[in-house]
This record gives sequence, structure tokens and C-alpha cells, in this order.
Amino acid sequence: MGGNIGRPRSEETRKSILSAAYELLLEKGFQNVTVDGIAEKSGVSKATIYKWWPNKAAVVLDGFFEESEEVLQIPDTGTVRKDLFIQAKNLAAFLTSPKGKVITELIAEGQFDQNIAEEYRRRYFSPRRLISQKIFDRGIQRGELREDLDIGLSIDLIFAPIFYRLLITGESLEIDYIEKMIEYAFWGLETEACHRLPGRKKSEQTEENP
Amino acid sequence: MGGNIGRPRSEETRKSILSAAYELLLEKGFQNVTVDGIAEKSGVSKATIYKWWPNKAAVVLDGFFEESEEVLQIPDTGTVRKDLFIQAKNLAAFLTSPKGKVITELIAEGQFDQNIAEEYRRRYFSPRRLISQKIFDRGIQRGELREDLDIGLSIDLIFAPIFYRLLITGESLEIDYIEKMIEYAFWGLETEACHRLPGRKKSEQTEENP
Amino acid sequence: MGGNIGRPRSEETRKSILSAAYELLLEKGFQNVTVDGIAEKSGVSKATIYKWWPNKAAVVLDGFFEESEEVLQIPDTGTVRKDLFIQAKNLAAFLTSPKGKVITELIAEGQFDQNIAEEYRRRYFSPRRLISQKIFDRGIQRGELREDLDIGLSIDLIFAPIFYRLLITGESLEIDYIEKMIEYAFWGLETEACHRLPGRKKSEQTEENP
Amino acid sequence: MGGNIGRPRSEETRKSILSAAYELLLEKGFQNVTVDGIAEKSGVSKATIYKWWPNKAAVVLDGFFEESEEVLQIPDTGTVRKDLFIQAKNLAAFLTSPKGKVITELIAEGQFDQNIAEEYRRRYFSPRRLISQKIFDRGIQRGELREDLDIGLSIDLIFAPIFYRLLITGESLEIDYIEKMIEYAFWGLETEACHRLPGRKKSEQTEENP
DNA sequence: TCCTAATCGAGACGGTACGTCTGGTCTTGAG
DNA sequence: CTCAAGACCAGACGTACCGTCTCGATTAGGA
Repeated sequence: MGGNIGRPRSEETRKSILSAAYELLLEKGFQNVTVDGIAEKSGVSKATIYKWWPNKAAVVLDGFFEESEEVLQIPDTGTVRKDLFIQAKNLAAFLTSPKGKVITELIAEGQFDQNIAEEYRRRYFSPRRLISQKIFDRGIQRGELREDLDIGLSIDLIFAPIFYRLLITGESLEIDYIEKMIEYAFWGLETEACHRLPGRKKSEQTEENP
Repeated sequence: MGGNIGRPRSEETRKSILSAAYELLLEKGFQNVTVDGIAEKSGVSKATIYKWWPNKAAVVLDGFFEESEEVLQIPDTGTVRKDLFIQAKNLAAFLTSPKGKVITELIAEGQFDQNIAEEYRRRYFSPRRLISQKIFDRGIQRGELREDLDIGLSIDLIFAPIFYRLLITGESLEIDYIEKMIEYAFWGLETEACHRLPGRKKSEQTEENP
Repeated sequence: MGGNIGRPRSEETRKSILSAAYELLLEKGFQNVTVDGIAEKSGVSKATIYKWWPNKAAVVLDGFFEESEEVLQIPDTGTVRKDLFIQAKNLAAFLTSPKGKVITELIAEGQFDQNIAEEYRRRYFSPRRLISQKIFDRGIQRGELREDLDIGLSIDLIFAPIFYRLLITGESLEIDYIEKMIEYAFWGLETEACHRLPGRKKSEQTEENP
Repeated sequence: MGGNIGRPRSEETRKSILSAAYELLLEKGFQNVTVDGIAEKSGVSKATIYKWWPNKAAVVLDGFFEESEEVLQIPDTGTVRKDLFIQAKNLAAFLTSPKGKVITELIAEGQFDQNIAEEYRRRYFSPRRLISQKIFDRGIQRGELREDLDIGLSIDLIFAPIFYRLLITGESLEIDYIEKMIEYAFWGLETEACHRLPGRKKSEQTEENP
């Protein structure tokens, strides 16, 4: 079953391909990585690369995730806000590092190649969102957050601005920004006064946006 | 001096290049547009294209913005929330249209080419942020929002999730999502109870996040 | 010593390789036969093929000669001319058949690989020249041909035109051509004067070659 | 008509490609010539080569004939035999030279690619056969040869053995062989009886070909 | 009967050339 | 001076085939 006859695939070869791909990725950026380059650097035949990966993007992506995989830890400070702040801070730190540059490039490539997009969602974003999910779950249990909170949306609200700055406005991701952003997300944009109104009900809002 | 002798640049040629670029962009997507293709479609020489634009990206970008330029209107419903909702809704509608696909591709290319990034910031995002800015300004004047509100951050908070879904998670941008997202942004994520506390002060928060 | 212990070579395997090679050769032509193809068709490992033959050409060649070996018969009509005509006619018939196409391809490959050339000389041409030699020997004994005849050259003279047409001019090898060619070779090209020997008539020749 | 607009094809580029191809051909042999090699040696882009020639064989062939084209002279000694001897001798000398090696390789390739075969027939063999034709024509006019001589066949008879040795038996092409072969072709293989016409003596022949 | 030395099937692997593609530059002659 | 036409360079792409290699399974004869 699975066919373990024949010369087994060389783990060493696989690794040298991936790490060569990864190093070239860091060094030159996604678009300047070459399959020939990977082949040469890893001392592996191009044919072997194309045997296991359908195209350049696939190898490079695989190389990146294989090499940059890390054990994710769930922060646990006692409050959702602090936990999220830690997570957001770490994310921002990572994204502004050389490795982070790669993430933006992969997201970019993902706009042209659906397979790439699926891959980074599966290998990068999904696990990280799971952690955030747990943080929010805990917050709800503790009563910090309301029970019917849309967690997916909340995660978007916290992390989207980071990527927005990174990908679109190009502005820097300083710690102050992260801090304030979380504050805004948690407290809302409206004047504090308006929250202390006794007569505010959910029904009103829906009327406002027909 | 400056040399206005010789055959003058043909405006007709310029336009046919840009509209050819634009049509090919919509039809094939950024990466599948070729300069030869633009030249052929517009009946123009490749050399002429490269005479006026430094590279493929520049023409395509120019073509896109030239053709898709629209008069931006500032919504004015009376409340910031409604105005932003309208703006966000319009944005989402645009981004999920065929033209919107182009925007994501340009953002993608912007990750590899700083010039592209600057161009779409200047021609696309800046004017739109200006409008949001005005909406927020009005809200502050009206007292809907607190005076010291960080408007830039607030704009990020509202619009980032839209791009986040588009570029990263790939999830759909339904109107319900937009609505709820704005609600969350305005009211914050925390339980309503916590906002009604009299003893809450800003100073506390800063301590929390060292 | 000699080491006849261990698993003996499988005769069945050998045959299936050769016949697969042969069939592929007929089907696709020399240059389009691949070792992988032979391996697959014969259900044999590529390594096994390379164990017993040094390269593709060797297998294919071997396959061809193994399969297409035939018992050669020496024609004996009583005159050298008729015998040679029969031999030449058979050769031409063979060379213009699908199998014959293979011969030309092997000769072609022989221009690049000395081993191939030696092989087809040894296995194809030598035995056939031997037969011609015998025909000529008989003719000399019978007094049809002069004693000091250079038999090698004579064989060349008779058979070369057939290959010349096949390999170079690409013209067809009709029976009339063979007939006339032998006539010319036997009588020479010079004016009929020399051939006007008593008793010799053109009519005779045509009778001779039915 | 014919469109002489646009950048004209560079004659220099064309020549450098062909001469690079030719030199590599002489140096390495047909099968070891590489298109990349030609590109590099000629300082020309591979794309340019493939723009004008459909494949490697075509360039190399063209290079060979372009470079090795020579003004063909019709020998005129007064007798067909001597003229043909000169022609055959020259041919043999050429074929056994390094350039001649190329001819055999091209003939070889011609067995796999009809286009190649047509090309060398058109550019190499046809002009040479025309000359032989003229030699034979003169001979007929002079009465050396009979009027109804099949000239095509006669040409085959004279030149085929040379190629036969070259391509098939691999034997050397010494001048004695050429001489004797022509003698046989002219006088025929049969017993001297037929040649014992008044005035004809063996001694004469040998004198003729010093 | 077990051991040993070979063959064999499966298939991974390095090497190397192929022919294709596209971005961007350059060279004509016409306008 | 602009422009159409189109030749040209650079260099990556993905494919194909050759011949080598590494496994494990198989199959004899010899101990």
C-alpha cells in the first residue's frame, strides 16, 4: 500500500531543494528566484525539482513554509486585549522582518495563482487564526466579551489593519500603532458618551443602514 | 529650448495605447498582458510605448487609472456611520467587480515594484482617504466622535478588513459583513457593560501594554 | 571463478527486451524509440536493460538483428548475372519495406557511432557480401568473368547504387532500375561497339531477367 | 511589396550565426552542436536563431552549405572517362576530408528528417549531378558513349560506390579504387572476350590515368 | 534447509539540450 | 522629432531523454 518499492525519495535532496529555495527567496525576492538557481544552489537536477513540484511557485512556497515553520504559542496574560496585543505585536515584528517581506510577496503571488493563495491560507493564516480564536473564546467565557461576538469578524478587525499598512499604504508598523489600534477596536470609535446612553438598542442600528 | 520642433506627440496614439492596455487588463489580468499585445491591439509600435512609459507596469497602470477614473462623491447622510457605510459598501462592490480584480492585481504588483505602489496610492487610495477624512472631520464637528480621534487609524480600521478579506482570506464581501464590521468598529468589541463603567480611564490602558 | 552462482540471467527477460525494442523500432523509428519505452513495453526495469547493453543503440540494434535474422540462400540460376539480379532484387524489396527503413536509420546512426557501424557490417553486410562473393567465384570458375576480377569492387558496383538511391537521392527502387543497372555494370558504359560481339543481342538480356 | 519597412534583418548577424554553426560543426560533429553553443559563439540570442530557422538541423545545414559553397568547375580533358575520374577523385578527396565527414553526418540526419534530405539534395547533389550530366552529354556527342545511355543511372554507377564505402563499408577511398571502379564501370564486369575488340588494349587504359 | 550471490522491478536522480516566451532595446525609413 | 515595423538580446521557463543509482524482492546453487 502506497508502494514502497523502488528507490525511495531522497529526504536529503528534498531538504536541500527547499532550503536552497528559501535562501534564494530571502536573498533575491520571489520574482528573482529561478528554478535553475535553486537547482544549482542545491546541487540537484532541475528535472528532480519539476518531478515533485509543478512549478517554481510551488517549490518556493514549500521552501518558505518548511523552513520558517515555528511552534506557535498561545499567549495567556489573563485578558483578551493583552493576549491579542502580544499576538499582533509579534505578527507585526515578523512581517517587518526580512522574512515578513516574503509573506507580502507570497500574498501578492496569491492574487495571480489560486494554489498559492490556498497554500498560505492553509499553512500560515489558518493556524494563526485558530490561536486568535482560542483567545477570543477564553474572553467570552471570562465575560470580557459578549457572548454573541462574531469572532471571525473580530479577528479581521484586529489583524486587517496590520496587513493593510503593509500591503497598501506602506506605512510603518510601530508598536504605538498596534496598541492604539487595539484600543480603538476594543472600545470603538464613537464618543464614550454615546455608549453610556441607556436608550441605545440594537434595533436602531439596523434601521440606519437600509 | 526644450525642443518643440519635430513631429509632435500624437494624442490619439497615447489614448489608443492606454485603452488597449486597459481592455487587455480586464480581459486577461495583469500578468497575462504583454507589451506586444498592447502594441498590436492599439496598432502602435512597441518602441512608441517604451518611449513614453518606462515599462509594462507603468502603461498598464496608467491605462487603468485613465480609463477607470470616476468623480468621487462625498456621501452626506448626516451621520458618520451611515456615510462610511455607504463608502465601504461602494468600495466592496467595486472591488468584487471585474475592475476590482485589477486593483488586487495592482496591489500585488506593488509588492515587487515600489513605483507601482506609489502610483496606486497616489491615484487611487489618497483621494478616497481624503473623502473618508472629511466624513470623519464632520463627525467630530458634530460631536459624534471624540475630538482627539486618530482619523488615519480609524480609516484603517474601517477599510482594512475589506482588503484583508479580498487579498488574504479570499472570503466573500457581503453587505452583511460590511454592516456588522462597521458596527463593531464603532462600538468596539468589549461587552457593553464595560463601557458604562465610570472608573475607566485612559491611563489604565497604557499600563496594560508595556 | 566465472561465478555462476546467484540468480541466473533470465532468457525470457532478454527476449522480451529485444522484441519490445524491435517493435518500437518498426513503429516509431530509431530516434523515437526511448529506453523508457522499451522498459515499459517489455515490463522490464531500465536498469536491467543497461545491465546488459551499454546504451540505447546497442539494444535496438540487437533487437533488430535478433528478430529480423533470416536464413540467407544463395541463388543459383546458372549465371552470375541472374544470380546477382535475384540478390539485388531481394535486397531492394527488403530495403523499401518497413524493415528496410530501419536499415537506413541504422546506417545513419552508424555515422555517429562506430560501434553501430561495426555491428551492422558484421551482422548484416558481411554475410550478404559473402554470398555475393560465392556467386562471383562461381562465375569466374565458369568463365563468365575474367579471372583477375576484383570481386569486392564488383560487389560495390552492383549494390552501391541501390543504397545510393535509398540514402541519398531518395529515388524509388523499381525493378526496371535494378535490371538496367546490372546490365550497365556488366556491359559497361562505353559505346556499343565493344558489345557488338557475335551472338550477343539485346533481346537476350530481357529474356534472362524474367 | 515584400514589406521593406521595419528594421532590416542584420546580414552580419545572419553570417555570424552561420559561421559559428559551421565551425562548431567541424569541431564537434553534428550531434554535438548545440543551439546554445551557436548562440554563444556567434554572440547572438537564441531567440534570433529560432526566428529564422525552425530547428537546430536547419541552421547547421545552412551554415554548412553557406560556408562550404564553392564554384564548381566542369573538368574538360577530352574524354568522359578522364573527366569523370577527375570528378570522382575530387569528390573522394573532399569526402575523406574533415568537411566530408560532415556530409556523411548530414546524409545520416537526412534519414530522420526529410527536410534535411531535400536540402542537401538541392544544395549539394543536384549541382554536382548537373556537371556529371554535362560530361556525359559531351561524351555522347563525341560518340564515346552510346546515344541512348541512361545518364542518371550512369551517374549513380560511378558515384554510388564512393558513398557506399564511405557510409556503409567504411573502407578507405584510395585513388586506385576510384580508378579501377571507373574502369569497371566503363568496360563492364564480364569476360574480356567482349572487350577484345580490335584496337582496344589494356595497356591503353592504364596510360590514360596516370 | 539456510546462506549467498547474483538478477530483476520500480523508480529517483543528475545532466543536458530542446524549443518557447516575454520584457525591453535598437534600427530602419516614412511622415 | 515622432512613429510603425520589426529585428534583436537576455534569460527563464517547463519538457524530454539518457544513463546511473538505490532500494527491496526474487531465485538459483552451495554449505
